[in-house]
Formats: sequence, C-alpha cells, structure tokens
Amino acid sequence: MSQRLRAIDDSEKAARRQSILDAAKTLYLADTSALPSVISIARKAGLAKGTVYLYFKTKEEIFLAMLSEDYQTLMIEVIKLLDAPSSPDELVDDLLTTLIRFLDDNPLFMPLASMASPVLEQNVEIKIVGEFKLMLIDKINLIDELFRKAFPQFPEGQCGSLLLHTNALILGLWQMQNWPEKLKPLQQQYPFNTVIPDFKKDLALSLKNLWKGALNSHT
Amino acid sequence: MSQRLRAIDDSEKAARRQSILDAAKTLYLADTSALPSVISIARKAGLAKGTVYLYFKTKEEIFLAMLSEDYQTLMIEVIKLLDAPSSPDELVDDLLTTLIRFLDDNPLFMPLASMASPVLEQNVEIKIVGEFKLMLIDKINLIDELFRKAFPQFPEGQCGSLLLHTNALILGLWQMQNWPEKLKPLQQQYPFNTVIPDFKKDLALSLKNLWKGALNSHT
Amino acid sequence: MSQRLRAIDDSEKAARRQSILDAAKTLYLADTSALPSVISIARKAGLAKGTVYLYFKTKEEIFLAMLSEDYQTLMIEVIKLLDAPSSPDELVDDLLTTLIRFLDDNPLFMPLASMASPVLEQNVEIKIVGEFKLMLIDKINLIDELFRKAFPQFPEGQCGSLLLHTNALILGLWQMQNWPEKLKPLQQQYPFNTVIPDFKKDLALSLKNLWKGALNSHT
Amino acid sequence: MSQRLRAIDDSEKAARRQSILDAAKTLYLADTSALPSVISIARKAGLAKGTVYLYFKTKEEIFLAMLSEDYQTLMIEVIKLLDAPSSPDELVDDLLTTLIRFLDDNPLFMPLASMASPVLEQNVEIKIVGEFKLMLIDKINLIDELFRKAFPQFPEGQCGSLLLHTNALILGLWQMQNWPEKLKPLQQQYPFNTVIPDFKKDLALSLKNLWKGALNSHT
DNA sequence: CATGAATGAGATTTCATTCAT
DNA sequence: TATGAATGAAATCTCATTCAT
Repeated sequence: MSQRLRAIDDSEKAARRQSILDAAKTLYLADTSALPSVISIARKAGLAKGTVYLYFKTKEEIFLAMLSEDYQTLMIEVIKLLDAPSSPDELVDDLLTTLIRFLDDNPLFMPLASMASPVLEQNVEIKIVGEFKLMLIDKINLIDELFRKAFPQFPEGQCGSLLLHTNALILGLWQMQNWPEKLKPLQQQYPFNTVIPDFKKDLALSLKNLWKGALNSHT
Repeated sequence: MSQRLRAIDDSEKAARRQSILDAAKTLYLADTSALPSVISIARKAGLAKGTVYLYFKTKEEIFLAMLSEDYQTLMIEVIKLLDAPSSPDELVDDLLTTLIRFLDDNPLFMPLASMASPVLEQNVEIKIVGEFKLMLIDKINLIDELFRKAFPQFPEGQCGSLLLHTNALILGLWQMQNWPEKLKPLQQQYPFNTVIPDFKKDLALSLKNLWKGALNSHT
Repeated sequence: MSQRLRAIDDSEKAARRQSILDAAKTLYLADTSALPSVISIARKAGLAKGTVYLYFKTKEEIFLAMLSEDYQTLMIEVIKLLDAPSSPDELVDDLLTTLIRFLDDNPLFMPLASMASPVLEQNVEIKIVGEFKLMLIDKINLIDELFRKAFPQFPEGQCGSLLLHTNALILGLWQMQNWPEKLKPLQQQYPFNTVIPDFKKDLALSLKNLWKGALNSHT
Repeated sequence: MSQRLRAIDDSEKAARRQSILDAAKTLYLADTSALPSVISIARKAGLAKGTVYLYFKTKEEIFLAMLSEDYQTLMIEVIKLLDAPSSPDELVDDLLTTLIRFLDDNPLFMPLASMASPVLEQNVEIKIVGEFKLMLIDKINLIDELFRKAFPQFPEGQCGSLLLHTNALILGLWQMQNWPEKLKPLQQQYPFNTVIPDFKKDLALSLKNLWKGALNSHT
C-alpha cells in the first residue's frame, strides 16, 4: 500500500535517525512532563513504530542522544570562548553569559539532564551510556587543555573540575526551582521567594563564587 | 500468612501506611534501577493491591512520601546541630559530617531526590506535591531562625539560602557520579578520576567553599 | 464516634430494610443505565456499607426485592379491577389503562423486569429467587380464580396464561424500544418510526388482540 | 502453543476477530450465568489480553457482535423462507419451524438478546450500538420488501411490524421461562405448569395468533 | 529495511463482598 | 447489630518492545 522509503546508505540512515530525533524533540518540547511515547514520535516522523527501533534500541536512547547533542553544542560554545581568551575574570563573565544563552536556546537541556541519571541511563544499553560518558569526558579534557594553554598558571584538571561543579550546580538548582506548572499558583501565593532559588540569579551568584574563588587563588 | 489487622484509628492507619513505605523501601533498596511495581510492594507488605491504593493514590506518591520522610530526618539532624552551636566554622564541619553520615544511613535519599522533579512530582496529585514543598520550606525557615538565634550577626534568609544551594550541589554532584552499576568497570578502566567527581571529596570541598565563603563575609 | 442506631425488633428491622430499598430506588431512578453501587446506596440510606449486607445478601437481592414490590403493587391493581367487573371487553380496556398508569407511576418496573432474568436472578440466592417466583405464581393464580368467579364461562388457567403473555409482550416490547439515551438523536434522524415499536401504541394494539382474541372465543 | 499469526489484511483481521468471538462463545456456552472475563476469552483464543482489546473496545462489544451475528443468521433464514413463498398460512408455519430450529441451533441467542438492552448496549460505544440497530432495521426492511413482493396485498410495514412483535414475544416469553438451572427442582415440585409459560408451546400459540390474525385481515 | 500486529507487564480504577472490631 | 477497612477479581488502558511478513 504505502511506498516504503528505504535508507540505504549511511547518510540516508543518519538523516532518518535525525528525523526521529527532531520529531522527539518537537513532542517533548510541547510537554516536558513526560517523555513522549514511541508511537507519537514515529507518527511525527512519518515512520512506523518498528522503524524507530531500527535506529534506537530503546526510547530512552533517543533522549540520551538528544541530551548528548545538547551537551556537545554547549561544549562547542565553551570552546569558542577559549579561542579568544582575555583574563580569567572576564572568562567567568563570558562563561555565564554563554551558559544562560545556551539554556534559553535549548530549553530541553535541563529537563533531559535531570532525567539522565534516574531515567535515561537506566534504560539504555551500557555500551551507549559509556560512549556518552566518554564523549563528555573527552570534551572536558579538551577544554581543560585549551584553558591551560591560555592560562598556563593553572594546574591540570582545575578547569575540568570547575566544569563538573558548574554542571552539578546547574542540575541541582534547576531541579529545585522546576516546580510543576500546576503548582505555580501556590508558588506565588506563599512567600517562597526567600526559599526557592531564583534560577538565573542564584546560578550567576554561585558560579561567580565558584569560579572566581578557584581562579583567584592562582593569580 | 499475614496478620490481617484492621487499621481502625489514625495511629493504626499511620502504622499501616508506614508498613507500605517499609515494604517499598526494602524493594527499592534491592534494586534502585527502577521503582518497584505496586503489586510487588503490596505482596511485600502482606497486603492486597487494593489496600495499597487505599493509602496512596499513585505509586509515585509512595516514593514521594518516602523522600519526604528522609528530608525530615535530615532536617531534624540539622536542627540538632543548632541546639549546641559553637562557631560558624565548626558548624560547617559538623554539617558536613552530619550530611555524609545521613547519606550513608539513607542510601535511598539521593536516588529519590534525583527522581523528585522529573518523575515523582509529575505523577502525584498537585495538592500532595504542594504539601511536600511547603514542608520543606517550613523546615528551612525554621532552621534559618534557629541559626540566627545562634549567630545573630547573619541576615535573615542567609542560612536558608545556603541550605538550598547545598541541596542543589548534593543533587547535582550525586547525579553526575552515579554511574550505573554495570558501568563501573569502564569507570576504572579509563583515567576518569580526574574528571568524574569523587562525590564525598568534592562535596566536602564545595560545601566548605560555599558555607565558609558566605559566613566569613559576616564575621 | 458515631452513635449506631440499632434495629432491635422486627419492625425496626423492616424499616431499615425499607430505607435501603428507598435509597436504592432513588439512585436507580436517577440513572437507570446501571445498578447503583452498594456504597452509594449505603450512603444514601445513611448506613455503612456492611450494614446493607445485614439486610440483603447481594446487591442484586435489593433490586429483586424492589421488583417484587412493584409486581405486587401491579397485581393489587389488577385484583382491584376484578372487584367490580363488568364485561370482558370493558375489563380489557380497564386492564390496559391500569397497566399504562402503573408503568407511568413506576418507571423502574420495566428496567428492573428487564434485568430480572439476565442479571438479578443470576446473583441472588436460589431460595430467594424461588420465593419471588412463587409469589408471582400465587398472585397469578389468585387473579385467575377471581376472574373465573366473575366470568365462570372461562376455563381455569386462561386468565393466568393471558397475564403471562401480557407480561412477555410488555417485557419484549419495552426492551426493543428502550434505546440508550445517547442514541436518541440517531433514532430521530432515520425513518425508524416504521420499525421501532411505539411502546404504548403497540402495547395497546397487541394486548387488545391478545385478550380479545382469547376472551371472545368463549363468549 | 498458539500459532501467533499476524493478521495483516482485512480478511485475516476478520478471521482473528472471529476467533475471539468463537472463544467467547465457547466459554459463554459453558456457563451462561455471567459473561466470561476478558482474560479467559483471550486465553481461550490463544491471544494476549491486549490483543483482544485491539479488536473490541469493551467486553460487552464482543457479545453484542455475537448477538449481531446471531440476528443476521436468523434474518437470512427468514429471507430464505420468502424465496419460495407459498400461502401466508404456510409461511407462518414455516416461520415458526425455522424459528424453533434457529433457537435450538443457537442456544446463546436468547441469553444474549436478553442482555442486549440492560447490559450490552449500556457498555458499548454508542456508534457501535447504532450500527447494530441500523443493521437490524435494514434487514427488517428488506424482509418487509420481499414479503410484499410475494404478497402484494399486504401494506408496507406490516411484515416488519409483525417481526418486531415476534421478537418482543420471543424475548419476553423466554425471559419468563428461563429459570436458573438450580431452580429447576422447584419448578417440578410445584404445579407451575399452569402458570409458567412452556416456551415453545406458548410461542407457537402466540405467534400463530399474532401472524394469522394480522394476515387474515387482508385476505 | 520497513511495517504494524501482537505481546504482556503494570498502573489504575471500580466495586462487590468479607470480616475483625 | 453496625462499621468500614481489607480483599481481590476484573476491566480498562497505556505502552515499550518484539517479530512475522
């Protein structure tokens, strides 16, 4: 009945894989309260359910791939910062700006990153999870190297460690302030402002403390 | 097989509710890769499936209650610290010790806390989620008050804010170092030590920075 | 906590039983698409769920009792007709009038009678079902006797037999024209009028045929 | 165990649907006191529970389909009668014979027809119920037409109307004589014979009255 | 490769009925 | 007697995943 388009060569396969990722992203963006179902992703991508499983072994693998892409995008942004480095202080400011812009441009990054450990990594083949972790580590090591080229006075690993802590802070802060949509009324009703982190403000504050504290000790 | 008691008054009901929580905890402890099924929880508790649903509306509500208990336990520990306060510096050390011991004693706290935002809160009645949030806020405010009684030189909200950031750091750091069991071999094989946070060590470092930095500015 | 009113003597028990029947009737009247739940009946009657089971062994027993009451009411009406008999012909007209009025006054009779065989009798203790059947038979026999006192020319059993057929016709016709509420639009849209029985009209026609045919053969 | 075939095209799907109906029929035949459970039907058909729900939205839909089939079988029999019509009088006799044979060959027809209005139609999507009703009406209209071709002296709708009344009579009479199996002893013990309809005998009598009365008025 | 039918585990929900108190 | 907690069967529904075609 239907003419089955077949992805024969690798580039076609990659394209099909990407179309699945795009469909998944669109759907997840529309409702981040839960990962969209495979059938909805397949339909959005104009494919059959089974076809999705030719490209990803589990549903979570799709979203881990999506997170992986986002992380790589972010890392590239950070690497760009180190292309034209100025002073460590300015770098911190630039980093923060870059980060905030990235989060605004990639609204799925935080939801995905939150699910990574409790959901995604639990349902993805160990090999794939490993590759994801290694990719992150590679990039972090690369950034650390570039950083030391620009600022040789800092020891190996310092920048990488700061990146990890930065990531941890973002993750934790975001999850704490990510109240379910339906709880928003409550949020305004009570004087929570003192106790609920204001994500961007707190992030700015914390990161500056974190980075400047660490970097200044070597200046 | 089971005792088949009837929970008539409120204390008996609370006991039965607790027995469900205990059963769920035992099962989850045995395998943190996914929340145990409701039927397995019921069987473990010696109850019928229907009975579990008399006490909790959804499976996630069970685990949010469990997390709530853990948070309350932690808060009580922290409050105890403020009963006999010494100097701010010593307090930070004590806090860290307390925290580490708590995490060791309550191995489900971190997995549960990680799931709170992406999983638990998404599938629990908004009212219950609200109560959970309010409970946390109450405790944080209480601790903030006690803190200022002990150290009046610090402004209102400072301690609460530090607690939030502490929580964020714990959450983020834990999730980053929480590699799936099956990935552990990989973790040793590569020189990850430089880039994977060593949870306790990094936590110690970060918290000291965080708290001492903040507290010293008022001494 | 609550003061339990206890029905000690038989009249109190009968009253409580009746209050359950009343509650059930009210609820079923509000929605005849399904028998109301026991919990709703209990609440309506101001009783606990378990108490209902002290008076009726199953839910269906409640509704069989209700149907039994209705049948008895109907029989009494018919008996009244025979108190002041005129001619067989007039009797048929009176019977029809009485029947129509009864159905209007007792809107649950038809739904209940429809459920009797496929639902109620399947879920009521055989003893109770037997009593119900015997009650009906007794009344029919009584009516048959009274009829022959008034019109001796008719053989024993003729009137009883006619009553049974009357009942069968009512049952069958009613079920065929009892379209679900939500199907009513469809009913008007198509030219069903020729093929869907118009309950009262068809009933009148059929009954007159049935009775007059039978009775005239003996005049 | 099972063949695990895939129903790809429509005829295969119809076959699978039929296999579910067959399984349901077998089980219901073994115990007409209640509709068999979906899981038992699935197992009998060698299918998974979920598969049954691919073909029928509710359990009652299965049995309404079964009833629909039975009605269609019956209608076809009746249509056959009109292929080689003789006199109206003979037709009535043939109709009765056909009807009795049909009821003997399809022992589930009456139980199902009894449940149609109070149970089945209440729990089947309104659209499906409508289709069922329309099917019946179509067939009745068709028979009415054929009838008038054979016997032009009768007005339009007369035959259809008689069919409806016939159906009503069957329905009502059957329900009245359908005593629960366990009540049979009681049935013999008492002199019920005068008051309990003898289904086939009474049906014969009534139908002859009904049809001959109506048809003779036009001869 | 692509498809979508089939699977089956599991979450809820409902609710009649039982039974300890 | 009266209560309502507990039971457990069954209906639905959802959906990730498998696998015959």
